[in-house]
Amino acid sequence: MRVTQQDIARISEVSQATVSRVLAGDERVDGQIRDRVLAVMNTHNYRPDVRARSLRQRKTHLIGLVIKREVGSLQDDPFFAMLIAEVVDALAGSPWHLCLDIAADTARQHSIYDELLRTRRVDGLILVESEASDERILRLQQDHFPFVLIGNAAEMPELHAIDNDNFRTAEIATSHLLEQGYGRIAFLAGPQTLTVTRDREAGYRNVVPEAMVAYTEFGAHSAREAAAQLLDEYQPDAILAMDDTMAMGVIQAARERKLAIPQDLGVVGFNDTPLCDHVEGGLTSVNLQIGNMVQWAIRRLVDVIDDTSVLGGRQAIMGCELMVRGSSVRGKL
Amino acid sequence: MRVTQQDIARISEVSQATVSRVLAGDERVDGQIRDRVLAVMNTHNYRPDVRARSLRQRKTHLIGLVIKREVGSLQDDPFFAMLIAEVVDALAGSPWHLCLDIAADTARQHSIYDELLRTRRVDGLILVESEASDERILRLQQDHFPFVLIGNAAEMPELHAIDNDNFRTAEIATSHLLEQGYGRIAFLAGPQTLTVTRDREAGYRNVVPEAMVAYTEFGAHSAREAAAQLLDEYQPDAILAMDDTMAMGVIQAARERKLAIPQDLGVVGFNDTPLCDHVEGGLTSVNLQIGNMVQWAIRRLVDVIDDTSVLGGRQAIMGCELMVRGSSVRGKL
DNA sequence: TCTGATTCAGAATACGTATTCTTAACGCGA
DNA sequence: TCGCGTTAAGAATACGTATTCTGAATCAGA
Repeated sequence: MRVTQQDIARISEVSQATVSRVLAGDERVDGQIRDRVLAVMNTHNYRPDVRARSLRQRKTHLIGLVIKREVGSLQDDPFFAMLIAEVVDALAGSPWHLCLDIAADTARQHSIYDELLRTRRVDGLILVESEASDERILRLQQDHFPFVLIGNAAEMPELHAIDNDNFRTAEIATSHLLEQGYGRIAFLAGPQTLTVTRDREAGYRNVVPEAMVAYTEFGAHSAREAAAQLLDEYQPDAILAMDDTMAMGVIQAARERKLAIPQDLGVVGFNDTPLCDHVEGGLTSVNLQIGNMVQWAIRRLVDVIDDTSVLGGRQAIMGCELMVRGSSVRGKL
Repeated sequence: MRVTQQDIARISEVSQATVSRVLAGDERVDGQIRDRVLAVMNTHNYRPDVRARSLRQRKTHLIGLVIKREVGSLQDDPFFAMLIAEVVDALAGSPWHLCLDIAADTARQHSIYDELLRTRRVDGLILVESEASDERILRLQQDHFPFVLIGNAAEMPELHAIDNDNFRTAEIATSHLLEQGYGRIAFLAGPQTLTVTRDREAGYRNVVPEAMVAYTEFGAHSAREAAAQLLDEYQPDAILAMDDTMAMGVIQAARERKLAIPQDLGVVGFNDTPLCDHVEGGLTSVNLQIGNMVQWAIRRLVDVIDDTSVLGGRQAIMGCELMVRGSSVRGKL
């Protein structure tokens, strides 16, 4: 049978209220009594019931992470594993826990919204890859539900959000390829509807002499097909891919065509995932400092949950670092 | 402000108890009243508060998934992403949600135990890669806390557990290499303390003419070093690795030595992760049907939570499938 | 010594729900 | 018509905690 504050109180010969105060570290409780209660708690191995606490404090200490992708893509793209790992890491040792949900289809997204928020299962939400136009965001806003975006929200400055400067990162990656002597650089973009895609494309176009762009879905498979088309149509000597997984697709397409990397084709990805090490010579990739972004997001989210008054700016831009590896360097590394 | 059953009751001019009954689909409530209450619920967008419900029902509808690894390894090994994805998938549409924790160090593991179980944050637990000797399992048992193991528990038949026949899977993989004409097959094993390692090693030894074994930590990096040693010491013509990530390490080591795959060295991994597609020609790997295992585990866990009486056997053995790809086939595929 | 402020712990209450207990109404057989 | 079983809804309670309210005791100041 479970031991409650009531039990501790009875044994310690104090009231339940006092036990609660001791637990909270209330200064006003007499030292001797505190010690006695603490001792009893210890010997009886008492732990507060988080369900009761949640109800009373109106706080579950759960943070929801909702990933808007096919469940299967979690395995394909280590980016999401990185993301989850960083969240778990940032939450470790804190009183907060992670509630995870993944779904791409709208219906399921809505039911997640219902389940997680309306029923007050979680205290706040971290949203990834959401577009500002997303209807869910409006609902969250009008419900005054605490949430933080990882991703662009420049057009909605009232939201809490952190992102990279996608224009800049694309510029940096493209410039690097130019400096390495690649002249015909193509951009293998993600879905055209996404802000990330458009921002990166703009950065790319700003640097490149002649633009060659293909839009496609995320994932290695569709990237491979799109890359094949790019290669056949434009004969580029380098491809900048939207992420490492898509870069792997590019490499597969190059392999089919007997194109050597980096001699015949330079390749650069995004996210700096462990995939980079599985490419011979290494895959050059833009490290977006997802760890720092997650830490910022969680710190901010917890602040918002604890107190709706906001300290500091609502949005932040994270720096990035180009990790140069073999796939984009023709000479000696 | 949040709308409660009390509010619905007042507006519908019934008692709160009746509202609760309507919500539960209680047959005894009058059809007319039910319709009225449901209508009010609808217009006022009522959703039950999961915190109150948790307290009252003594059930949070949260399932904990505890992964015993360094947080960082989540990104390196897609196996865990697969695992998580399968859990999320299996839980989708059900009233259950996932609470995720990852930690390798013992102290943190214990604090997770405290946080998740003792405070009753989750209703049950899925444990992965736990050894039967694990002290936590004993504590879970004596607390009668619902949990299911994904992994071997043959020596503790009173536990709920599902696993592959690791002896058999290793036999199958090794036999395949033999059939492909590889004569000197080495086994790149995981930590020697683990049952998985020992079982697979036994299966391997049972088939191979001459055993060559190296033990090492999980992960591509340590696998690469261990593989290098194996190659230098024994000159094997094939290596069976404990998982795909380690197989990637093997491939890196082979690359350094200019060994062609599969001509000079055959490679087989476990788990059939997406990594297999990132190897030129593909990496042969044993598909352990992790999805089926997860589904079994969750079904069983929910059964145990809902009713401690058990239906059917407590343990199950899942089949496997060898996915033959280029890395282990010298001729035409 | 008496009054009023202060301190500290117990009593009481609320959080929102599910369920048991209670009661009122109704139907039916005698 | 009376009595009893049955039904259906309201009243009351409990889940375990945090906190407000209350009251007793102590202390300071006059």
